[in-house]
Amino acid sequence: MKLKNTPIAQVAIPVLLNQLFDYRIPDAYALKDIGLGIRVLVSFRGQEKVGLILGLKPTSEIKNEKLKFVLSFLDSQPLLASKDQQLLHWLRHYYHYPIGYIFCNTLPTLLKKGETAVLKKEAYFSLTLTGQKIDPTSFKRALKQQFFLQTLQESTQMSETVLKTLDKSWPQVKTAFLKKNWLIEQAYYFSPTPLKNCLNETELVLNQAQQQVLQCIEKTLETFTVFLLDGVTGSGKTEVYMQLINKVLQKNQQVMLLLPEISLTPQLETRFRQRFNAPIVIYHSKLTDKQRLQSWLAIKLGEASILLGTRSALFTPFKNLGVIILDEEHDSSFKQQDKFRFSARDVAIMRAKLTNIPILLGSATPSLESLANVTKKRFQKLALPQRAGKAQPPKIVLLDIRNKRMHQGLSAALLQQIEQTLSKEKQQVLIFLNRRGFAPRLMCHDCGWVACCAHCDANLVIHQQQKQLRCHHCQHQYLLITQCPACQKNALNALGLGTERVEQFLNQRYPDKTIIRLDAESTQKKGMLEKYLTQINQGNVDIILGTQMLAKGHHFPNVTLAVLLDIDSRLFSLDFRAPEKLAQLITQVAGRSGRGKIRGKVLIQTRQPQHPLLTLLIQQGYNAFAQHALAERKMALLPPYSYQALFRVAAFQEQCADDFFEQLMPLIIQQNQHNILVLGPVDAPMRKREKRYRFQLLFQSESRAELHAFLTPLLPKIKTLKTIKKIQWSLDVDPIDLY
DNA sequence: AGCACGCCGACT
DNA sequence: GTCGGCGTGCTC
Repeated sequence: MKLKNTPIAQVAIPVLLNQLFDYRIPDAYALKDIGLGIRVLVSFRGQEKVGLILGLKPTSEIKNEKLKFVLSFLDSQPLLASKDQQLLHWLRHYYHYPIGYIFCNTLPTLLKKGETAVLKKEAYFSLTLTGQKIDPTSFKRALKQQFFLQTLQESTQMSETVLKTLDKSWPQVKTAFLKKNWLIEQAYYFSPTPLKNCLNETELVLNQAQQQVLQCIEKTLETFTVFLLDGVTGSGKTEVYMQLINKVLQKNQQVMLLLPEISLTPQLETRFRQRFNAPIVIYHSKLTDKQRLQSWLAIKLGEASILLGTRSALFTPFKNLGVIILDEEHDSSFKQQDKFRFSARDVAIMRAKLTNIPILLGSATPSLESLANVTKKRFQKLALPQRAGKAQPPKIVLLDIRNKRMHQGLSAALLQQIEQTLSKEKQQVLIFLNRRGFAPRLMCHDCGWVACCAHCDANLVIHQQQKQLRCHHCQHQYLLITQCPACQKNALNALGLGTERVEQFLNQRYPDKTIIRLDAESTQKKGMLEKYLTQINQGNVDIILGTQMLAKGHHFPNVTLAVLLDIDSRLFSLDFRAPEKLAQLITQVAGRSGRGKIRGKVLIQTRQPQHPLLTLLIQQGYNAFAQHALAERKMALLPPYSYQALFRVAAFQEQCADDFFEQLMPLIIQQNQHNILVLGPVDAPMRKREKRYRFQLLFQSESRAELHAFLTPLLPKIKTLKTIKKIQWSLDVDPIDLY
C-alpha cells in the first residue's frame, strides 16, 4: 500500500536472523536526512534496539498495522560508506551469516549500543621543562605528587584516563602541578605521537632484495594486487613495510596493518611512533570500548593515518585507504573460530579488491593456500631470501632420542648443548613445548585408571603449583588427588611433559640461572607478557621456556639455541593440515634463534629422525617442504585444490543430533545437484566437549561457485527443520581445523 | 537465536 | 482449582 512520501527503511538488527526488518519513517523527517548506513533506534519485539538502515523502499509487503515507526535517528552522516557496506554484504553471502550480526556486531561496541559517533578530544599531559628538572625524591611528604611526577618523567605524554586510573588523587595533583607551571595540558582526538624521543628511528638503506620488493609494490599503488612477501625471519620485512607506509602516507592515504596477536602490537607501535610523524591508532579487543570507538572514528574521519590492529580491526571504515599490510599471513589467529567464522586474511584481500588498492601479505612460512594462489597467478610473490645484515640462517639438527635416558623429557645430549650455550656470556636458550601445565595425564600405575574430564572426552592436565587437575577444553578444575579413585592405591603417576614440569626441572638443575616460562598461565595477569619480554630483551634471562606464543614473531635477539620438545605426535595427526602447521612451527621457532651476530642453532628432539617431513624441511627448507605438501594436497584433492565448508552440530543429548541428521540428510541429497562431496555426519574429533556431543558434516567441491550455489538455498531450508531447535549448529566456510 | 504464547501433568 | 513443563511460531 502507498505510504505518502516517506519511504520504508529496511533495518539490520543485531539478532541472528538472516533478514532485514521494515520500519516506517515518521513524516516529520526530511528525506535528505535519511540514508543507508545510518543508525536508528527501533522497537523490536517490545525492546528498543539499535539498528542500521541498509535499504529504502517506497512500500512494504508487511501489513501496515504490523509496521512500526523508527523511534529516532542516531546519525546525521552514514557510519558506513557504500564500499564498506559492499564488503559486509559480500561477507554475509560468502560466510552465510545473518545480516544483522554482520552489520551491527562489526561496529565498535559503543556504536552498537547507540553512543553518538563523535570523535571526542581527550586531555593529555606532559611536563614542562621546569617539571622535568624537578627531583622527585625532593618530596618529603607529598607522596602522590612524587609518584605522578616520577610517572610523567618516565613517559612522554599521558592521557587523563590513564592518569586517573593510576591513582584517584590525580585531579588534585593536576591542579597543584598546573599552579606550579610544571604541566602542559593539551587536547587530542587520540593518543598523539610522543613529543619527546620523536622521530629517532631513521630509515635504513634497503638492501637490493628489499629495494626490488618495495619498487614492485610501489608501481601498483592505486590498483588491486595481492603480494605475498616471502621473507625469512630477520630478512627485514618490517623495514620494507615502513618504507612502503611512508610512500602511502606521502600520497595522503591511510594504511591498515594487521597482526595476528595483540601482544605483537606494542613493539610495532613504538617503532612506528618513533618513525612516522603521522597519527597512529590501535584497534584490538584488549582496548576499552571508549578507546576502540576513538580509533574507529579517527580512521573513519581521516584524522588518523595508520591503523595498527588485530583481526577485529579489519572492519574499520577508512576515509582514504591506500594499502593493507597483513603480517604473519599464515597464522591461524587470523581465523575467527567462533560465532562469525571468517578469515581476516581472505576478507582483507576482498577489501583491497573492493577498494582497488594493493595488499601485502607477509610471512617467513607462507600458507599453502597463498603459495597455491601464487602458482595460479592470483598473487604475486616477492622474496627476501636472506637475513638482512650479517646474520646467518640457523643450523637445524635432529636429536635422536630413541633408547636414550631422559631427564624430565630432556636428553643428556640436549642438556649438554644447553649448558654449552649458557656458559657463553649473554647467550640465551629458548625451549619450545606446546603444552601448558605440569603433565598432560594422571594415570594409576596399578590399575591403569586415567583422570578424565566429566564433561569432555579429554584427559585432565596436572597443574602441580595450584594442586589441581584441569580440563583445557572446559573451565573445570578438580583437586589434585594422590589416591586412585578406582583401586584406592597410592600409585598415581604424572605422565608426559608440560611447561611447568620442565620449568621445575630446569630450576633444580640450574639454580643460578634465570628461567622464564611464557605460556597462557604465566602471562594471564595483564602486563606480565610485556614485562617478561622486556626482561628477555634486556638480557637478564638465561632460559626462555614456553608454548605457542614463542613462535609468534617476537624478537629475542640474544637467543642462540632454540629447542623443540615433544613434536612427534604432530607427525601422525589425522588433520591434513598438521604437516603444514608443524613445518611452520619449526621454521618459526628456528627463526627466533641467532638473530644477532652469532649464528643460531636449533635442536629438535625426536624419535622419528628419518621422518620425511623433518628431513625434507631441514635439508631443503620450508619452500621445498611446501611444494611437496602442495603436490600431496593436489593428489588428494584437498584444499587449496578444493573448497570446503564444515557444518558442525552439538547437542546435550546424542538422540537430538541423530534426529536432526535424519531430517537433514534427505534434504541434502535432494539439494545436491552440484556434485558436492558430502562427508559424514561423523563424530567430531573430540566427540564430547563441555557436556555436549559434537558431530560434523563436511561439504567439499572443486568449484567454490558450486559449493556456494549448493549452500545458499540449503541453509534457509535447514532452518525450517523442526529438530533444529534441540541442537546447536554452525557453518564454517574454509575451515582451517576440522574440530 | 530468543522470547512469548499455549496446552497438559503434580501440587497448595 | 493453579504453577510450570517445553513444543511451536514469530520477530517489521
